[in-house]
Amino acid sequence: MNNVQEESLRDQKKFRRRLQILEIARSIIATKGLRSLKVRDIAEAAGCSVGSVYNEFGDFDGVILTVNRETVQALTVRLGGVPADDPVRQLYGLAETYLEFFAEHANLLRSLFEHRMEDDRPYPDDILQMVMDAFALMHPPLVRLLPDADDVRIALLSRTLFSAVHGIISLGLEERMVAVPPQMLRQQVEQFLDAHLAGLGIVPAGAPSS
Amino acid sequence: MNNVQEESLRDQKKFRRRLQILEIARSIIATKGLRSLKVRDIAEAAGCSVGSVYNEFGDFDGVILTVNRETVQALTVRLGGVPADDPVRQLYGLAETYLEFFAEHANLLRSLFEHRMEDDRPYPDDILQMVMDAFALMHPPLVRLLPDADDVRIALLSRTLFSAVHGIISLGLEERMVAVPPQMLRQQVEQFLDAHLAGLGIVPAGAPSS
DNA sequence: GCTTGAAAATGAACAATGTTCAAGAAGAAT
DNA sequence: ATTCTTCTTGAACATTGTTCATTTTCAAGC
Repeated sequence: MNNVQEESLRDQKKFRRRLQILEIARSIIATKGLRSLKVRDIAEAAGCSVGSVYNEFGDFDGVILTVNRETVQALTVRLGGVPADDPVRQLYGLAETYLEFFAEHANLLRSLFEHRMEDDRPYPDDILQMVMDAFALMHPPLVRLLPDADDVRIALLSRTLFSAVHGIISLGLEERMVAVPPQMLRQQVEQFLDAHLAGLGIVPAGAPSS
Repeated sequence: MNNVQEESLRDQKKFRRRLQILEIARSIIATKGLRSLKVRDIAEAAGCSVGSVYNEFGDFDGVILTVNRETVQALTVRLGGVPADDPVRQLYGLAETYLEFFAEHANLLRSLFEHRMEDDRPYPDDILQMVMDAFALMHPPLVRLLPDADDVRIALLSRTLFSAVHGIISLGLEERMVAVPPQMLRQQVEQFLDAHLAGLGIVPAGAPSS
C-alpha cells in the first residue's frame, strides 16, 4: 500500500534497469527501425540476460508497447506546449509541431502506428486512448472557431484533420514513397491547412482575407 | 531471344507454380496479415518445398514485394475505371474508390505501405513509381479545375490530396486506433473533399453554390 | 550475524522461422 | 540413349523469440 518511502535497494536496481532497457530499446528503434530491435541486443547493451528483459516486460511486445506509450506521451507534451492564444495560429502550430516531432522521431512514430501484435491480440486500450487524447488537443481551438458546431461535428472534424495531416506527414517523410524535402513538407502542410480552413469558412486572424 | 512461341513444359509448370505461390501468399496476407505469412505455410499450401519458393522469388521479401506490386496494379486499374466526365465528380470518385478498395483489401494495402525491408535495403523503385503513377490519376481533373496552376503546383496538390485521403482512410480503418464505421468513413471523406475543394475555390458542378 | 524465504537473475535449452546448399530428379538438347 | 542444364528437394544451419530449472540476491526475522 505505502509505495513511496520504502524504496528497497532491490526495487531501485529493478527500476534503474527498467529505464535502461527502455532507453536502449528506444535508441535502437529510433536509429535502426523496429525491425532491427532484438532481445539479445537489448540484453547485451543493458548488461543483463534475456530472461531479465522478459521478467520485466513479459514479452517482446511489452518492450515495444512501453516505448510506444512513452512516444505518445512525449508527443502529447510537445503538442500541449503549443500556444493557445489564437485558435487559428494554434491549429497551424499543432500541425507544425507534429511535423517537427515526426521528423525528429520518424522511426518511433512508425513503431507506434505500424506495429502489429502477434496473432491478433488486441492493441492495449490505454495507448489507443492516449492517441485520441493527443488529437483531442484540436478540440478547443476548433470550438472557438466554429462555435455553432456540435460536439460530434467537432470530434469528427478533429479526427479528420489529424488523420489528414498525419497522412501528409507520414507519407511525406517516407523516403521510399515520395521523399519530400522537409522544408517543402512544411510548406505543404501549411498550404493544406490554408485551403482546408478556408473551405470551412475560417480566415486567418493575422492576415487580410485577400 | 524468341520468348513467346516456345513455352516449354518446364516453363509452364514453373509459371503455374509461381502464380499459385503468389495467390496463397496474397490470401494469407489478406486474411491474417503480413505478420502471419510464413515460408513453410506457403510451401505446404502450394505442395512444394521451401527451396522452390526461394528459387522463384530469391528471398522472402521477394514474395511480399511481388504481392505488393500486384496490389498497386490492381489499385491503379480500379482507380483508372473512375469516370472522367466531370472533374469534380472524378475526384470524389477517386477518393471513394480508394476507400472501397482499401476497405476490401486492408491488409494488402498495409503490406504495401508498412512493410520494411530487412536491414536497410532500398525499396524497389518500380513499386515506388507505380504508387506515384496511381496518384498521378488526379492530375487530369485537377488541371481541368485549376487551368492557371503550373505543373509543379498540380503535382504538389495531388500528392497532398492523396496523402490526406490516405491518412483519413488508413487511420479510419485501423480498428485499434479509431474504428470509424465504414459508412461514416465514407461521409468523412466526402466532407473532407467538400471543405478542401471549396478552400481551393472549386465548386461542385452539379450543386448550386449556396 | 545467521537463517530463511521470497524475489529476481541467469543462461542453457527450446521453438519458430528465414536461408542455404549438396544431392537428386526432371526435362531439354543432341 | 546420352548428356547437359535446370529445377526441386529437404535436411541442416542461422537467427531470434520464449521458457524454466537453477542459482544468486536481497530483505526479514531471530
